[in-house]
Amino acid sequence: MPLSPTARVLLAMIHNGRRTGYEIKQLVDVSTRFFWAASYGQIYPELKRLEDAGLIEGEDSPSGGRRRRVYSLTDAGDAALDEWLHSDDEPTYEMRDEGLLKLFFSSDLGDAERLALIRRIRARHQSVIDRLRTVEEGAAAVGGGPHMTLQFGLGHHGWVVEWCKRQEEELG
Amino acid sequence: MPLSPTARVLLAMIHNGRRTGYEIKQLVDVSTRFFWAASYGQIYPELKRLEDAGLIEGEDSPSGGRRRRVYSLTDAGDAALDEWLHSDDEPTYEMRDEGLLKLFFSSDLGDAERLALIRRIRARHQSVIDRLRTVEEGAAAVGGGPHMTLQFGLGHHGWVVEWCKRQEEELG
DNA sequence: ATACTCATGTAAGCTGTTACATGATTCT
DNA sequence: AGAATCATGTAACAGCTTACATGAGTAT
Repeated sequence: MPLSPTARVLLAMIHNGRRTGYEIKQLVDVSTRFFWAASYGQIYPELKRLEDAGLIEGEDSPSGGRRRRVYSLTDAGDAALDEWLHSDDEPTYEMRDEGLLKLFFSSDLGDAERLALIRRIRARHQSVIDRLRTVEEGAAAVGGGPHMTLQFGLGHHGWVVEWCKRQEEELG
Repeated sequence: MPLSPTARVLLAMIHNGRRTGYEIKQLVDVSTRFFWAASYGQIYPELKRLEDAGLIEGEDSPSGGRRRRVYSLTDAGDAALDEWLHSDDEPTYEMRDEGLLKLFFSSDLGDAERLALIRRIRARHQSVIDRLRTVEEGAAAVGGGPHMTLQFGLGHHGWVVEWCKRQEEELG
């Protein structure tokens, strides 16, 4: 049985020490979300499925009267995670960028509107950079994968911002 | 009634002179697909919905005994397309990159495996570049939006390839 | 008191992919 | 004759988002 896309993140996050659905979501939101998002509506049902499938084990561990369920990997879960990480399958790569789509169809737009569109694209990517910077120190301290992907994000969105600037100069 | 994501592409493609579902799919596959894909399973049903909604008009126009339905924009469709292109709403931007996800979780991998992973990421982006190059002349001839987005794609994927090379050097 | 954070979940709906089915025409 | 291309569609399923619902603890 192959792991669903969300299952992979969950296994890896649990392996990483994030033991509750809530904690996983918190970390996703400040780390992977720009290349791999996840919502509660997906996380909680999937945790159940993984437990039913015997890949993780949950234990109720309320903090005070607040319910809380912590998960850990079973041997099967550990093996599944390993298999995924080492597998040589073509990794999925998808993107949907409405800004570029509009740009593609911008022939009927005036220069001013095309310029506004590009500025908007740039602002979007700049805001991602701004957010990434807020977690830069933490990622640097952790090093390894998280730091590499953060640097990738900074560089990638930085490149887009520069591209936009060049286009703006040519148009303005 | 707001346009569905696929509806936008269809209206714009029809406005652009692509009159059948088949033709639209052909053009998508060599142009927008790297930032906005579409499958037949989405295109044909959506064309019907758009016709029911009065945004496009279809006419049977078989070529020989081969059935074929050509569409054109109604005034309402033209207005809807214009509204979308000029609207200042936050454009959707989504991406899912399993390669980066693995990289994020690569702390338990050895250097050799991390290197293999990065090579794989690079190969993926290189293959996109190779494909884009095959349509470069056509896009240059058309100019405007298609040419801009193609240049964007070339630059963007080129940046990723260079980033990968730098990482490979550091690891190898 | 009130708002915010911790914490878990469900239901409806939207969007999309994949695989399948069909049939005509054109190219080799 | 057989393969590729033109052309249209459906059904099943997968995956995700959004909005909603609930409730306890903590900070202002």
